[in-house]
Amino acid sequence: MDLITRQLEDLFLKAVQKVFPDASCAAAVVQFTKDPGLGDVQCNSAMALAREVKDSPRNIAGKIAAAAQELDGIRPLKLISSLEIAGPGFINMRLDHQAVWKYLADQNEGRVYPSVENEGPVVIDYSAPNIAKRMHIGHLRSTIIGDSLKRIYRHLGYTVVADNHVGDWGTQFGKLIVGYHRWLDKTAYAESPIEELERIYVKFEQESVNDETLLSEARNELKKLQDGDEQNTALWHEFIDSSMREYEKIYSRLGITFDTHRGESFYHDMMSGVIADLKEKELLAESDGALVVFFADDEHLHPCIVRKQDGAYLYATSDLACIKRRIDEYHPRKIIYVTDDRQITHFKQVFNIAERLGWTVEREHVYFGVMKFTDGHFSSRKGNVIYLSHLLDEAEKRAFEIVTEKNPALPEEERKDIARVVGTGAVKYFDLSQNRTSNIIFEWDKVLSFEGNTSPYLQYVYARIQSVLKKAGVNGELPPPSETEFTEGEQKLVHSLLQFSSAVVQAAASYKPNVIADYIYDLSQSFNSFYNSHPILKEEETKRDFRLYLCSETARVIKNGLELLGIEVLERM
RNA sequence: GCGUCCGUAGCUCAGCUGGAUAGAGUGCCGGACUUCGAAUCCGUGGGUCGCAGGUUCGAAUCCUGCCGGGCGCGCCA
Repeated sequence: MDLITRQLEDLFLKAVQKVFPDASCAAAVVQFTKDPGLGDVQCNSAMALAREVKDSPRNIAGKIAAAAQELDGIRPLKLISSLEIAGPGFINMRLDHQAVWKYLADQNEGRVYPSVENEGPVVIDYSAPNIAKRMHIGHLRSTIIGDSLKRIYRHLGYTVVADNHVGDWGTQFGKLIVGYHRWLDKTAYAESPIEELERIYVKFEQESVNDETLLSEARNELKKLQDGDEQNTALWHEFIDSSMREYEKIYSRLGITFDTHRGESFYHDMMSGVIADLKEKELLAESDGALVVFFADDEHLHPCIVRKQDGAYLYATSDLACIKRRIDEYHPRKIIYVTDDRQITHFKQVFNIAERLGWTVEREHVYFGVMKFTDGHFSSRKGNVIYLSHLLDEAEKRAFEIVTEKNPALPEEERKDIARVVGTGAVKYFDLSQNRTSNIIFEWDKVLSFEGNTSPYLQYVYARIQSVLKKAGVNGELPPPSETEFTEGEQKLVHSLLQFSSAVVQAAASYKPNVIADYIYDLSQSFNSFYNSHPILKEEETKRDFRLYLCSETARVIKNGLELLGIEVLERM
């Protein structure tokens, strides 16, 4: 099975080859029409062929269309019910109803995607908070986008390894250990470990300005840690464990899980091996006592340091070790890194070096624009930090107020659950509905808005449909309808329903969850428009069943689509 | 300077594997609930798609140059 437009592309390619066997045209493009009034799908090959074939596009379109229709007629399931030439040479088609109902059912079961049975897993590297620091809105995009990509690739049939590349190694640990011994408030630490670790870290930075012995003390503690000192290693583990417990609270609220939590420390022992490999391939050079890798001029990349003067390794070295390890362990189909766009150069360097080392695997740096405030850039140093826990609290609080206002009769317990689903959904959708490559501006009013193009709008459609289906006594799947006359609103809704899988495929290919968000929003708008102008329950049976079927299909697609964004739906809200 | 992303309605943004009159949200104004959930819908107004060339039957979309803004650029991650 394949997307319906792909099936039609096959058909039209054969038609073109039949009518114009000598034409060099290698592909026929079939796409959904923008305006469902014109038809369900269109093929635009005729215009492209006009010059080569020396005929008018409309004549060519007529010939291709006739051939395609003939070929379609001998298939077990006919796809095209009617067809016409329009404008300069567009071939507009209406799809056969039986084919449509079958396709919608196949879509719901995920049966319309090409098989990926023989392909390896997709490794996705995302979230990556830094130990001993609370997660703030700067961590939102990687976490949310990464989680959505994981869901999308799983939906397409891939095995996914979701890896949280935690920042659990580096110079901050020497400082933390010093601070821990000197200034730790045990009560505060027990209550909120990361907050207290942040406090002693900041205090260290302040104190060390006037007390240089602190810095050498920190270096000493770091050295001890790196050499395996028992006490420092225990402390290091403690910092990681307490931090991870805090992150887990956030992940749990967001419904996010990982398969592995391999931080930088996991690759520490493999660093010297990377250097040895680089040396063997003669890629290493020495520069001011550091080991670096140079690049060809046309790469426009500055040299990459892989080992510092003092012998310590860096981020690039760690990422190289990580690539090697993943290839050896998983034989992945591809590796996806989800980080902000400030790391574009870093990954270009790392990928280039890995290539030259012969560590070949398809890899993609899925970068996104940073989240910043209306006035100026996001910065944790300026004190304008919004922690994720605070953001989620506010979103849920706001959602609780609204659900209480709209539906005061619901039990408080249920209203709380609704507030959680609506609140976290709104936060996720705010992020996922925007093109990831643009910077996004954080505005409380926008993030906490529950009207217009927001997730509560989508969840509302779902809940309202559930209410209608319940009143109609529908439970479970509805049989394909027998109605054959569509109103404009019904036509538009069907047209939108057909495009779900195409949106998923496009989102996966471009690593852009906002394609799915856009799609669900479009579907929801079509539904709301339909709903407001089409009575359902009081219609005669055929029409009533058809409209109930449309309701049911819409709800299923919204549920499936939102699941790919990591957003839950509700029976009522 | 080199690299990279962005520039579309007052504001916030979709659309960018080229396709038919450029779309939403929000804001302004007006209308629709004794009727399937009004967190909704319908209508009005709002545009040199940064600028200039090029490719094409066709360009917001691809290419080149320029203008404006964000970010990155050797021992942080």
